[in-house]
Amino acid sequence: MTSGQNTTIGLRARKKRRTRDALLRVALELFTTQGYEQTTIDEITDAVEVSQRTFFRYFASKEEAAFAVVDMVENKFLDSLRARPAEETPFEAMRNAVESAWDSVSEALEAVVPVELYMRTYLLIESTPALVAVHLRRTAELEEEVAQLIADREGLDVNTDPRPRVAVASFTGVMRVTGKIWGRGRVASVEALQEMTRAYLDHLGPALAGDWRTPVCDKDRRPA
Amino acid sequence: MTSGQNTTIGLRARKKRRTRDALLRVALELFTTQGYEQTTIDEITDAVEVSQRTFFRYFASKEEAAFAVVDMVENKFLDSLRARPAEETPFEAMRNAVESAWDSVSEALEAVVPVELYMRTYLLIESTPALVAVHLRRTAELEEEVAQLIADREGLDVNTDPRPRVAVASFTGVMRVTGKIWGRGRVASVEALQEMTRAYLDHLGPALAGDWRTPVCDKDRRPA
DNA sequence: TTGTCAACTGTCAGTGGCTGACACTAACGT
DNA sequence: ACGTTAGTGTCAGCCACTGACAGTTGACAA
Repeated sequence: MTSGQNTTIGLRARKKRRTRDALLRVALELFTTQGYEQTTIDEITDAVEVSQRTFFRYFASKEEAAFAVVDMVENKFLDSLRARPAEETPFEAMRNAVESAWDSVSEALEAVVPVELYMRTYLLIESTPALVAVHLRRTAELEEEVAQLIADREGLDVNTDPRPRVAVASFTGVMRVTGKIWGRGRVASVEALQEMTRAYLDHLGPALAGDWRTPVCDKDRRPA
Repeated sequence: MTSGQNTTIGLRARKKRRTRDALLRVALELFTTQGYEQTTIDEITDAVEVSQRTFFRYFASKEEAAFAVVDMVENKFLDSLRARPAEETPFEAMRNAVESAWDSVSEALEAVVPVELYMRTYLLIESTPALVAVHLRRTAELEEEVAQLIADREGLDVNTDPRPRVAVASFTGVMRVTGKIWGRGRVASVEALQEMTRAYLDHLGPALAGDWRTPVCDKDRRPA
């Protein structure tokens, strides 16, 4: 009765969560202030007062720590996408998934890391060659997963029908460009990014909004 | 008079070339047979009988060795592209650059590394996560460079006119997909790759072949 | 030819990311 | 209250990579 909901989750698990969060916060803080490569694992673990070994029990690598929040956001997006009703077109589904992910993400995020730190981390990734490489690979993997999801929704096969991959590629392409421009700009706020994303996606809409339940390849094309 | 054309290039330079080539050949051979991560620098340098330090004097990193041949091919392509006459359309120029690069590359390549080893290396890169990441980043950088080149040819600005980047992206996209499919296929010969590339690029042609000297976006484009 | 200079290489010592093994402590279930 | 087990620290070590210094060997001029 000394604690609120602490009994639902054990003390052990709570401690774990605390050290992980601390490691993550300190890591991102150091990365974004002194640079990724300039920061050693020892600096991080010294600040949190745990052993280096503990760091690697939570994060498989230094990189993984840098991408931990990004990973979280991406998973929220995937969850949202899976939850979209089947009536929505692929584009609507992806777009709405982004919208609804924004909300659930920002609160789940804030519990671990201030949003502002997440923003700085994103900028760090885009400006650190080693991290750019990893980011591109991760994006490619995410695209593949999303394409598969979209294809399933529409009852298509990713390997025979090019439309899922193409749609996803252009969608994430827009997202990526948005992030880049936002990074270059002055206003690094969440709202600015949200608004910018909406505006850019609006341009993409019409091109992808058609109905997909009818074939389109080669000869069996209709005069849509 | 004991040597043919050895006097044109000093003994020193020749030795350098030899050790570099040896390091590269052994490195790629080991990478492709036992895997990239399973191969240590010591294994390579032991086989060539030089110190580990020497390896890092020739290659800034282990990765750089893995991409040395790819780098060479890309540079040949860029050279070919720069040499294309101004009359050619962007697409023609890129396509012809690829064609003419094939020849100059294969002979320059063979002097250092057997073509077959290059092929295996490419497959290795595509199947090693750490190298995939680097490859994607390198490709992005190459695309940027090519887009800049194309824009210059056409007297455009990459930042205001989206067409150069779009064209390059689709072009390299086709090239990339071709490489992937070729990698999955049975026939891993150069000819197969060449032919496949031609066939795929043929599909892309019409969409990009238009004249670019006339404006198409916004209003403030100049007619020259 | 010889001697000086510069380039190339090896050795050594050290840093930082990362891992396996083992022992210890503390939360957990009974 | 007590055995179990998850989480942690310590230690020893591998591997990629770097700086500093010294030795060797082509290059080039006197």
